Amino acid sequence: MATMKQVAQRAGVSTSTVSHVINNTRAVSEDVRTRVLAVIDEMHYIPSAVARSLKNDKTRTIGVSVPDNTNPGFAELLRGIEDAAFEVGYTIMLGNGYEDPQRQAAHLRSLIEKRIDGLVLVAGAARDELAPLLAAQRVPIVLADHDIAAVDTDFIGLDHEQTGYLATRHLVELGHRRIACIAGPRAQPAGQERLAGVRRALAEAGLQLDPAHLVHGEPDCEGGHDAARALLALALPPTALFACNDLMALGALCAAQEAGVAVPGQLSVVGADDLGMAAFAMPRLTTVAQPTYAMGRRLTALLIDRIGGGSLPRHRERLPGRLVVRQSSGRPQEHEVLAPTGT
Amino acid sequence: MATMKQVAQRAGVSTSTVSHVINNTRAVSEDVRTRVLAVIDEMHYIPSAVARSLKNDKTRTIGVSVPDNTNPGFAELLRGIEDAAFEVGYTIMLGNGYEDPQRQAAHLRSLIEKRIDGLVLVAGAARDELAPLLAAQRVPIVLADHDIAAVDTDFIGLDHEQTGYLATRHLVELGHRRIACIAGPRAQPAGQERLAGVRRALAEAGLQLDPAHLVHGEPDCEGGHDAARALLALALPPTALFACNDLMALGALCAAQEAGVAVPGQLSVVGADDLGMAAFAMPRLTTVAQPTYAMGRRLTALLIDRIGGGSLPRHRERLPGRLVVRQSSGRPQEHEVLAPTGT
DNA sequence: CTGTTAGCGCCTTCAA
DNA sequence: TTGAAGGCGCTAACAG
Repeated sequence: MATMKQVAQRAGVSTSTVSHVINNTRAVSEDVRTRVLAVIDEMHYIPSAVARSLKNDKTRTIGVSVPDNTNPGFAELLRGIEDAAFEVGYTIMLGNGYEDPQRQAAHLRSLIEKRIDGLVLVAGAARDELAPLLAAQRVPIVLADHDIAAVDTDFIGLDHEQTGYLATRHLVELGHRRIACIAGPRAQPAGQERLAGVRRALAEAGLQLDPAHLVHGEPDCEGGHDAARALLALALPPTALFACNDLMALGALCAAQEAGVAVPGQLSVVGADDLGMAAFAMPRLTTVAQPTYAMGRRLTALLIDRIGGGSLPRHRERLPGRLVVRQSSGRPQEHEVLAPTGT
Repeated sequence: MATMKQVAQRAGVSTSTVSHVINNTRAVSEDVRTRVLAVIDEMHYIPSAVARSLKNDKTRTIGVSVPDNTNPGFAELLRGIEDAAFEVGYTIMLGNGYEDPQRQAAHLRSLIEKRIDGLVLVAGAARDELAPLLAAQRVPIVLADHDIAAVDTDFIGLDHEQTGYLATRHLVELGHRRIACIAGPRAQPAGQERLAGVRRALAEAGLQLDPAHLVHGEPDCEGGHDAARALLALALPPTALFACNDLMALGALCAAQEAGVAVPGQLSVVGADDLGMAAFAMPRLTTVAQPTYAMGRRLTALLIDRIGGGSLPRHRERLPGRLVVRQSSGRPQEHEVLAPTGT
């Protein structure tokens, strides 16, 4: 790979002149400039960011650590981060943590060795173990969606509590009273928060969550499927259910169909996330859309500001979800039969 | 951030000694070693990979360029790459190209500036524009899934032709004769290859693809939905269809249901990819699973070998898909009625 | 307008 | 078993 020195020699100038034409950092005669540019072109010279970084102490690279880039939510987040970073000339280093503190720590360590300018961290369930490692560094960090109490950094997350609330209130307003919740793994904080929202909406209606109506499962189709099957097998099954994410909701839809339970006739189903395919489920899924992509962009903007030395007060924000009513939710059948309201 | 020099001073040794204890690269007395280690620990010293890279001319970083990390297929691929890279101590720099030659080129350029040791490139449709840029560099490259004729590099892809063939042969064997194909955008080479497989299977059965039975669309649920709707509105609609990916197949399932067409009774549907949710579609989707994750791993292994100077002959390979028969495909109804075969 | 020079943090001969 | 010193490719004073 050609170096600046070689370019300088070939063009008959000093390296500093080459450097200056590249960076437009001081006046260079038109004559020299074109000559240098020509040599750069003919030698296919591309400056070394690593040498530059050593000099400047800046890499224009940010690290991104997510639990699993394959999860649609994290994928969207990642895309938002990458887009925003690209626009300001930053590159992204990605690592999957798989909720494994060991792996996350190892990844983090190598990011720090590589001197990333900043880090977007989705800590997942393994957050507390990471705190000490993080605290010891002075790399700007923004936390995405999972707060870490022990570390004093900026944070932007989704408003999971409100998401659970919106979904449940929708069901309550439809007239449901036996509302179940399919939650993700107990260890996932987001799930707990959504659950809190469910309880709040229920409480407002003078209801409460029947323990038999709360089922935990893996946050994928299969988890949702199995949970819904269990729920539908109850002596007094729910007339509606909120699944903590769309994948689980899709699984629930499948289980309902298998059990011969009509949706939304006998069972209303609401998900969360609004994946692209939610609109093409059968029936089309009512869900609470999450601004995941936007979150990625904001996180990045915030991080870049921090990197630039912006010293705003510590930022903490939760972005609201938005209820998208489609066809998987409706009025409870028995309710209509027993007491046909209005209309 | 602490430097090696500071550590050396504090420990009362030379920087070369510190370097050697860190890298285990020559004998150091036990006394000195523990002292140095203690200082490293207390100063939270973490060596700078950028300085090291400048010296070695190696970054232990590989670039990954995909069209869109949000697409489930690329997400799986990316995960495979990241896993394999992590295991051998490499970090990944990710960029989305969005099938935009400009953006891909810009991204590539910054990866080269950052002196990645190698590149995994999913060129997408914009492949030809990239060839010159690539050819001028001597960075090891492995091409994933999209070959670039003009560049002489290793290549590992999916066997799209065989995928289309397997899906279609399955339908033919079931007794279908009016088989339609929902293809992705014309510009996508993978789609063309799958189509070729469809034609081969049809030809073997003495059939051919009715032009009216070939519909192109965006490779997502909506594209599949709209395409299927058009197909079902035909005077003589197909009895089976192969959608070039699961998302499109899911959309097709939705369209069929809306049109009151029973699956698989009146219409068999086969997809490709085997996304997690394919098994929970209604009916559960027959599809051709793709070894995408494995592809990512192999690509990475190959790349690392190239980086290490391995000079095997140019590698070219297409990984086969695997037909997964579930419930969305069955014998054609009319066929059974007109000429109930055997059984 | 242009060149010389001194590092950035690390590794690695070469000496001791 | 340890240290001194040069250099990786680039930038940024400082001189001219």
